[in-house]
Amino acid sequence: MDDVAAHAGVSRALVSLVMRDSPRVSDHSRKKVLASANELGYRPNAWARNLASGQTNTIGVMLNDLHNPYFTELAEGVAATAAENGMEVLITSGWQRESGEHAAIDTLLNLRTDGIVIGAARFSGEVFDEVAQQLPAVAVANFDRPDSMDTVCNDEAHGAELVVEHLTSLGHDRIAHIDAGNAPGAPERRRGFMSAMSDRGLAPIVFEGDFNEHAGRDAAEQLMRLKQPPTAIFAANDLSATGVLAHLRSIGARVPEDVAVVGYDDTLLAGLGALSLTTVHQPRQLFGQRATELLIERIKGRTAAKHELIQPRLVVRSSTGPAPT
Amino acid sequence: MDDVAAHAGVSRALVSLVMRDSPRVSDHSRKKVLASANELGYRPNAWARNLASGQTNTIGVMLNDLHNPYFTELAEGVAATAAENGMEVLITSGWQRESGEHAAIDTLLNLRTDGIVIGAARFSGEVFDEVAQQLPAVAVANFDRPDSMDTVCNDEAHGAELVVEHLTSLGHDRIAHIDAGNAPGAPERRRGFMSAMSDRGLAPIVFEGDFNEHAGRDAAEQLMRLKQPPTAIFAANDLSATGVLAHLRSIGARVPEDVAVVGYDDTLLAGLGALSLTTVHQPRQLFGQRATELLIERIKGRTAAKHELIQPRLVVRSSTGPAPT
DNA sequence: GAGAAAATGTAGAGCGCTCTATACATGCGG
DNA sequence: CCGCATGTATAGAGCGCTCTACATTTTCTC
Repeated sequence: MDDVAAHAGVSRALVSLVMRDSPRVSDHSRKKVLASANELGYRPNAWARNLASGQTNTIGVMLNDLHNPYFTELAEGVAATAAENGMEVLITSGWQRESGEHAAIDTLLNLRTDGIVIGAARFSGEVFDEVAQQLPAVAVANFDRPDSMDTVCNDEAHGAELVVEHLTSLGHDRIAHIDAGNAPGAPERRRGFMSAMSDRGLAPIVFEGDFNEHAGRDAAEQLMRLKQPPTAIFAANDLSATGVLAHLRSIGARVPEDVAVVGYDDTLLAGLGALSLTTVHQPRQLFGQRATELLIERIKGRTAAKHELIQPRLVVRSSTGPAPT
Repeated sequence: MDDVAAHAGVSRALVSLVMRDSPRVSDHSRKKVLASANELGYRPNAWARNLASGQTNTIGVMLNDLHNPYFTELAEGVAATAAENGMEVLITSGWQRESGEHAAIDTLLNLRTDGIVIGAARFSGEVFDEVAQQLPAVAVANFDRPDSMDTVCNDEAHGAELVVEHLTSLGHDRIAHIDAGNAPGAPERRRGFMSAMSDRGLAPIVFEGDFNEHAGRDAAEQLMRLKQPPTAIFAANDLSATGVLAHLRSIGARVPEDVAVVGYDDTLLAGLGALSLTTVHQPRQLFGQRATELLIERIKGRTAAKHELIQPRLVVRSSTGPAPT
């Protein structure tokens, strides 16, 4: 910066103003400085800048798992909203391990970004409290609902209810749900399913499963061996639904004529022509957007925690149809 | 840091040594300092640390598209190797837009990370040169092969040859390739296909397509309308192959009895039981690992550029079988 | 037990910026 | 021509660390 100042024949402070786009600089000087900076290949040092200014103009995003489109779309929403507000985004990932998550959060805390968005972390409420104490933070899709920070959640239970509503309106009454144990979001989906079923006077059939294809296939196999197999299967997510489809196909059952199948998440899979899965869409980018907006409110000074619940929407494709008579 | 030093009754320099895990500190002092730091909730400021030390111990990763598993697995490889070497990783993304890529690279350059891994960027060779001039950098899966920086590439042509080899060994001789124009990697796959075919005295049938499902479906439709439809279709990637499968299914053609189908990339899709696609596997994590290793060599002082070509491998599943007689 | 070597601790000068306070022009009304 | 507001530029004190050089203490060797 000193070199640029010398080259342009001005003070270092002026160069600083130009680099920060201050309006307090005359056009003449601005051009001169910019030309010198360009000629010398000068680029401000972010570390020094943030150290001196005490703020980073950056939002940190910690994602549990970069392979999961849920998180990457979330990050995309954050990036878009951050860009609108002139902020930058830095991403770290825990790579599905809890120790990795701790390291990723530590990196962000040491960086003292202006705020942190946490994507479905595995760690306990205490860690959330600790993070919230140090920096403004928002947790997305975390159902422990730490009170210490803002949260943005999907209304999983409502999504499950939409599925039941759709299937019953098609005449189905033997509807089975393959769940995913205590994986994030799964308990809420299960509860939503069970209460929606009992509300309609139907017996909820629930089978244990997981968020993967294999679990879907196994559960489907057991379900179809029942004396009275279900006419509709609501899988834990799209991936598990593809397992269901694979099994049904292998035993020659037609979808949706013999059995209707519903997934959850509306991932790329569900949209494929070869699968064409009815599923529940979550506005994942919107999660990122709202999270960032909440974060910016916090950065600007809000102190009371806010908790937001976002409504999912049913996407009907060709894996569901009228119940067999 | 001053507070911690005062609280522990030592100098600031000693606290610094402890925070950096220096061996030059007695056990006694170390414990005392750590206890004070913990009690006061002290956490070193990364900006100040990196500014003072002139190094960041961090590798920056710029990914064109976080939604593409190719890039996230690449990043995972980088993260694992970086962790082994005690370095941290910060990710930025261009969100599929060229302007986004520039911003993402700028963020990293301003951060002056110790090195940068660039995941399949869209921008021109000049930009690479500029980046390489400022920081040690490695480009992955970029086929313009900037000479100014190290590169790690997949041997796309060889992958295509593996496919042709596999299909001809099954007796196929009317093999069609659906390409993806000039999208990254596509020209090499096309060339590999064409030369492998002519090497075997077979006429290469190439149809224009893209890296998506729709293109696969369209091309398959045209191919199956030919007077002599191909007995095997080699799609541009897995996604485009699912389009082919969807079309074949819709016209009642059996896979693999009537038509064999091959994808490329070995994504999650290919492994699904409902699709079970023969495809070409790329060791994406290995790309990240090699890239990081090259980067660390550079950081340690190597100056000559290295270019590495990584060999793919065929994964045979049930979408291919003997040619119809 | 003296002297050297090793182990441990400290002072203080930066790292490359930002930001407050202040200086210096210029234009204006009276 | 003075005083005042407005528009620009600058000086210089940090920001929170690291790192070199040096001071002090302990341990070792003969």
